[in-house]
Amino acid sequence: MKITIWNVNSINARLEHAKRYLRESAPDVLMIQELKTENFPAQDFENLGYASQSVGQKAYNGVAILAKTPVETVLDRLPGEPEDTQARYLEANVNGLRLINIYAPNGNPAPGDKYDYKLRWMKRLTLRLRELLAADQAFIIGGDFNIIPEEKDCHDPAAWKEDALFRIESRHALRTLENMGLYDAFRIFDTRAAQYTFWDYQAGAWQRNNGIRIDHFLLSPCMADRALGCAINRTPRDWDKPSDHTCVELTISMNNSG
DNA sequence: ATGGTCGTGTGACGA
Repeated sequence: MKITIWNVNSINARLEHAKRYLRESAPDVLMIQELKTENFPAQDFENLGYASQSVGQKAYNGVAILAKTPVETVLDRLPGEPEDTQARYLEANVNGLRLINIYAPNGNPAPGDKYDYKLRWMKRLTLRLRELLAADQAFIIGGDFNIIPEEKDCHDPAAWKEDALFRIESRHALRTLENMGLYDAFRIFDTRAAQYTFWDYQAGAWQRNNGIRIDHFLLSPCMADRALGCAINRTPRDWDKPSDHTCVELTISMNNSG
């Protein structure tokens, strides 16, 4: 079973890209981040054979889960701050799997209010995932974490040192999730440096491979046992008028014994 | 080289 994450930087601006990806790569599940609309074009995807659930807001944020099988929403907000209405979290059951799609806060400028929000949001995420682990609920969480795990995930670490995506508190928040027993799926299969998922639109970053790895899958232990592969698919980043992110593809065994 | 590029929505702001 193939599951893909992709920050499309506006689903309206990237509708044809998303449809092309589904036709050409035919994933079983596509988890999209940064919809940037409260009107998700569900019918366009239904026409391609994909059911979907989404949580959106005008102009900012927004996440959706698309699948060839029904998508049953479990949670459409990250618990912990009832006054937080930003559309960044969707947890659903799909084909017997618990899937979580996130668009974590960017956090810049740091330090500041936005950075504080990012760290609080990651703390809330930690509490939710700890709850699932305690309940023995297997899960796959994927999306735009807006965190660069290590220096080797960054073309120019010195330039990112004080950035919210690379500051020590952000990296610590991601490491805390790994220390709880979650696995960075990409790193199970690929230990190379300079494997990026995002390249800025500016200064020819894509052409120069000046990128960062910030889109991740984290797997609960028994999901890690079932992981068959995880790779970055750079193809959509080279299409005309692309998103600044490309997609990451995870393959999971549907045999429970691995 | 002290900016550069997108998307939203038509202002700056977020990234």
